Amino acid sequence: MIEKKILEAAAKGIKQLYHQEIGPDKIGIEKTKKNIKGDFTLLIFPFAKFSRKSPETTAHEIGEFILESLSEIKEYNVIKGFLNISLKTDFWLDFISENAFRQEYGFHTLRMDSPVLIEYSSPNTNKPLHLGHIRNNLLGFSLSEIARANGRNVIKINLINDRGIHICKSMLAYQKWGANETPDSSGLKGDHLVGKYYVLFDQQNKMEIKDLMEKGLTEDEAAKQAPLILEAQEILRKWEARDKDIIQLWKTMNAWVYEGFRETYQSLGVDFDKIYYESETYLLGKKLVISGLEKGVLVRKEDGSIWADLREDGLDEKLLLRSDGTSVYMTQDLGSAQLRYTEYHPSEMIYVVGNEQNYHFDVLKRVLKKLNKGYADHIFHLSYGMVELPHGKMKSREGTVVDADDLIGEMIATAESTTRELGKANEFTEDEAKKLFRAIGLGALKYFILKVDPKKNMLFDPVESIDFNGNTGPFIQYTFARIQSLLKKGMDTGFSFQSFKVDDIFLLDQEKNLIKIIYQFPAIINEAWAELSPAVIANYSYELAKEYNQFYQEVPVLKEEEDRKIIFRLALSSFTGQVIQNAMKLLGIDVPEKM
RNA sequence: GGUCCCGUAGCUCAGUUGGAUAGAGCAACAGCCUUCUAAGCUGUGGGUCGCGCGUUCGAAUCGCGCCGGGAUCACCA
Repeated sequence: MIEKKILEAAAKGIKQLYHQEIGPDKIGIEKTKKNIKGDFTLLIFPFAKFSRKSPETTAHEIGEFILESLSEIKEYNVIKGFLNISLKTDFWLDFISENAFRQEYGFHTLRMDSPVLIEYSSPNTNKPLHLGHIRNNLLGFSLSEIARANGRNVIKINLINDRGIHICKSMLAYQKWGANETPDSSGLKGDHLVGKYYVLFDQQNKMEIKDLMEKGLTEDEAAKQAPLILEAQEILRKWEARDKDIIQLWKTMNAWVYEGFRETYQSLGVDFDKIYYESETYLLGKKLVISGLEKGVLVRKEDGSIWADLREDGLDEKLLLRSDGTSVYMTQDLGSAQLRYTEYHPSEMIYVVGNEQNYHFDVLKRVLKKLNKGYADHIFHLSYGMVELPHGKMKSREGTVVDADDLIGEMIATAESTTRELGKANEFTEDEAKKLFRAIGLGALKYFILKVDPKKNMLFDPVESIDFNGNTGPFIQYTFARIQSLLKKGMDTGFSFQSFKVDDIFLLDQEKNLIKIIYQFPAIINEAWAELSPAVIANYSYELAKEYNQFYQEVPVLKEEEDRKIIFRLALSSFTGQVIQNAMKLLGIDVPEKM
């Protein structure tokens, strides 16, 4: 790319002028600010030391050198220590000619090297998905797309948490009060039906605890002695002993939940290449821990429990195997990491998991390192912040969760009413209209979630967040739809891209700014991948769409223009549309042709 | 209390390896539909980048110390 050439020329210039070896990558380059003349800017301040001249003079000398050594450069100017370089119009015209009709502009072709594993979603099968899961799923899916665009062989993994005491709680409540209710008989989605019993368990359990406390027990004692908890624990024991009835119930209820999840995943447009079930993998880590004990990197205490001592790393001791020999969460994660490593030999293993588990992943990596597993260094925890509501946090017990299915439904309904109010759905068939409302509603939701830096906590106001104006998904979709409409009109009027050839066409400043933003796209995809942040793509898309809208405003009526100018503008519109489409693909957002 | 993360306009968020006058949207106000989609565009007002010190040509960005908010520190997952 041209930036590289400029940097190399600058490095050469510095060497020749001031006899200093500077790596091209050590020189600062950036896109020139909007209101200043130039395309790229070099930061010359640091080299004033070597030249022993003022930054201005130094910049002029280097600028002169680059101008002479690179044919692409038209001119340069200097402001303080900023060397602003303008490229020849031909450079930008060539760029347009070469790329304007490349469908996959910005995307690397697929290389089949060792895969990247991306785990996301990882739901529990005792309740439906909520807003927090939505952030997880969208991040995981988008990140997978970004990795693919960067040429990686991506395996999307879902590790389903289908066993444990929390699952037994909803099973118990169903046994007691379910009265053979099914999704069909109740009209409830399977995951919601199971979730109903999980909540019921919690309510009943709380009442029991309250009663016991009134009889004089402490809260801790009450929580441990409540009959329902004891019964749930009994179910867990039976489950582990493969009790026929319990296993049957477990299978039935999980099947309901999976059917419910399937629908929600489909709505969100996310999918997986490999599904692991914790019920099948939860016993795996033990061997790893035992071997660590034999190698002497782990320690056994008097009661028989096994620990990792991480105090030298500034952390605490961490339990890996209980005194009764059963495994804990960490044991399971060690096992599942080893499993997926031996199955795929990935170059990277990414886990999309909330930031409340930062400590867990820190420990996981350190323990794997102690066990001498080289892949520990290739584990990345994409830690994302919580989604907060205006009136505090989401707590399932207090009924303040925002349910994923409800939210999706509301987004679509709002998209529908807004679209109808604007009178935009009139020309659509019922089917087309339905598809459109889905695309817009989900586009708004996805963009809203993804545009925020993953590591930050974010605020979601269910009322105010449903907006289709300004920095939103629908704005970008709308821009795309208008471009398609413009292209169609152009074609109808008889312009053909067949004859598209840019040579001496004068570029307006406005257009050039748009072209420069498009030019950046491949670099943006890279950056998003390096930072594991779809937000980079989202914010870029908005900048592009906004710039295009300004450009669009300037485009005069087609028929009043001379032909080649029109063709150039149509080509530029087409190119912009292509880039918008590609960017939206990376975010998992559909772009309707018409809206 | 230990560790980690966050703090930018009234609100929600951008801000590239430290760079030029810190940017968008929402909300408020004023304009623009006889022409390719007004879910748009143009303009106005709105800032002690939490506070202080330091590093240097230059700090929202890096370092240290405070203040505020969050997460986590279970023989739970």
